[in-house]
Amino acid sequence: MNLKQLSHMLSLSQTTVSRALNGYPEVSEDTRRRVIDAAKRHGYRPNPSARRLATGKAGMIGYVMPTGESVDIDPHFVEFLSGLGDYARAHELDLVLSPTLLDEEEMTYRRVVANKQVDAVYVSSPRPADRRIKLVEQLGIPYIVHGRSEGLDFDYPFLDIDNEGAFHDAARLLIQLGHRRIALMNDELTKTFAIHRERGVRRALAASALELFPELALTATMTEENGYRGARALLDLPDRPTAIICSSMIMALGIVRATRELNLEIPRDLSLVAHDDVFHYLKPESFPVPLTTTRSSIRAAGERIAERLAARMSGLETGARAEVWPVDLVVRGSIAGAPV
Amino acid sequence: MNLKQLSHMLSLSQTTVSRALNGYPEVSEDTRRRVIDAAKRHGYRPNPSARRLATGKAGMIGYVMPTGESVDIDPHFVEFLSGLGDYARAHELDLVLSPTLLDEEEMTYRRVVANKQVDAVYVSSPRPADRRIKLVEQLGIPYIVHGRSEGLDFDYPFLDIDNEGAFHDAARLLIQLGHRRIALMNDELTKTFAIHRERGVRRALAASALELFPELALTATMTEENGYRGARALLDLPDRPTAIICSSMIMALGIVRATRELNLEIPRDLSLVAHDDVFHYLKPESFPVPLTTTRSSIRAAGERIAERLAARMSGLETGARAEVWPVDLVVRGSIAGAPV
DNA sequence: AGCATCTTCCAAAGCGCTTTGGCTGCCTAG
DNA sequence: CTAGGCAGCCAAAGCGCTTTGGAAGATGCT
Repeated sequence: MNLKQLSHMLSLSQTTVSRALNGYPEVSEDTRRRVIDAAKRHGYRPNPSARRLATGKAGMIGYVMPTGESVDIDPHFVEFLSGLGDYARAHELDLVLSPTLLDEEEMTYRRVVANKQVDAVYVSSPRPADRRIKLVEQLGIPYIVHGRSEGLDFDYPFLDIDNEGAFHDAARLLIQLGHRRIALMNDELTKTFAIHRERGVRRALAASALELFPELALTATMTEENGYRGARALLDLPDRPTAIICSSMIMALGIVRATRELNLEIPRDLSLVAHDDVFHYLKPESFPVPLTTTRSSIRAAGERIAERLAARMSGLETGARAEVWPVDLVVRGSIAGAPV
Repeated sequence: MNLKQLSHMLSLSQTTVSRALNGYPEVSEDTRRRVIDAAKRHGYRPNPSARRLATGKAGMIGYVMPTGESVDIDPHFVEFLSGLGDYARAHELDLVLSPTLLDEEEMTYRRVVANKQVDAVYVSSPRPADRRIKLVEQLGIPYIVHGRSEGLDFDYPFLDIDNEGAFHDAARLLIQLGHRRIALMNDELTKTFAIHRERGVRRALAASALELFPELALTATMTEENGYRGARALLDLPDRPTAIICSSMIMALGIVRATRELNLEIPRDLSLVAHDDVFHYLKPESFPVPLTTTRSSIRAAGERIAERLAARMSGLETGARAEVWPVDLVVRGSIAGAPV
């Protein structure tokens, strides 16, 4: 059933039927009702390919997804996707993932935009002065950045959590508990969020005339293995830290393993705070000692980003709207006063 | 730059240019070269929307993705996606995720197919007599099932791992080590792979005149928490199992936690085997006691499925080709002879 | 009554590609 | 020398929608 047939059926022109269906004013309410009714009865659904060709609108949200032998998709991505999906589903949007090699990212963005495959894209885990942001800005496609960049000479719309604030608060709490040697196990500093987190910790330490010692500032991708190795390195130090703040719960698993191996006890010998992106399959309460966390649901962020992307697609949102979410600091059993 | 302009430029008809570019024979090699050359020089790329409208081909692989408040996307999905992406990228295919509520799945499939949004779909984690398989078969869109169904009255193309064999082998090994009370912590039995795994364990037990005791056969979604609870339930039993086979590494985390809490030692008091889908962020070697696993890379499966989908899209693969991958049984420190 | 102004609808022209159905000119076979 | 065949090209008809530029009829106003 296509427009032609439907309009024939109704003895109306395609124009009128199209307008009736798309809510244009130059059609009487009477006809509109008739049309909508008939469309529903016959299960008419405009062919998206045709519509796309005519309008240039795709009705899809895009994500340029880095892949490759040595690229592992972040497990956080599923959570984000869940959120994005929740919104997209409710609004009949589909998601297009365009896989790309890292060094062909720009080409892929250009292709996706030139082909009008999607109406909006989101950019994830930005780096300082992220080229992708400049690129999508130039290309003129609606977009939202999940996270923030720095050192860009223009403003851009983004949604980020207050990483600096969260890690600042975590560090401050530990300091108040008497900790002086606090370690940070962070993601690679190429990502802005990691930089912000470190900044937060440093700020809290500085406020108490303390500092983040270089040997206590570790960075690595967030795997269990790296958590373990990092913790071993830290805990084998002659003057080991009494507290660790860590950027991910998966890493925290490795840290816990290391303490076990060394017969150290949390929180007696070591206080531990981790960031919790809220996974359904791994909860901070499920640690041998329930984990104190800075918590922010990445799924909720996905949902919100989809919402804002939709708003931008339809022109409801414009400009470089910045949105920063506060982060909960949830205290559980994994922290205690510093050992004397 | 579109076809019209390009053909003007070359003083050729659109027909000829189109044919030259698409490798049709009715154009001289001379002209073809000229055309291809000019196309490259001017960076001409056919508009996919137009092409799609004309041909009905989308150049995209689809996945109908269940979402909703209470639906958590499986963390395995990222791994699968990585694999799919690897292949798709190399072949300039994009992926379309169509989020759907569980009870609107059929509608969504119908929509996606009717709209010709994608040229092929894959179906994941099928259940016995899975309606989706029947549906896509009827709809006539190329598809591959990741996993298997049962009790369908027709054959269908799929890629699965030998779950039954893997769990059979794992159980047999434990039996050979003297274990008699072997527990199985499985995913919900609504999924075929879970059924197969249980079947494998039962078969191995039966071969030694043993059985899978009802109180030792647990099912739950694969979270750390469920692993913990299940293990607690098992280990609190008056006559507790001496070995557990478990369907996921994330669950295994919880099991380990439970043993710790009960001051039991792996493998002295309890042998543990888990299935490893190969996550980059959590490895069996990274357990307090390295985990014996049945191993099969879900990422590799994703890549292979993309490859087969592409083959089906272009008619290279047809029919109900079944592909079952063997599963490695990798022995590490988490198993030992049964305690006496 | 006459003119302007809405309201409501329509025919037709795109959007940019593929594909059908020729048409032309040259070569080959009879 | 001619019919037939073939290689190589083209014009035009879709694909199914949106949108432009009217046109007809109804309505309001003087």
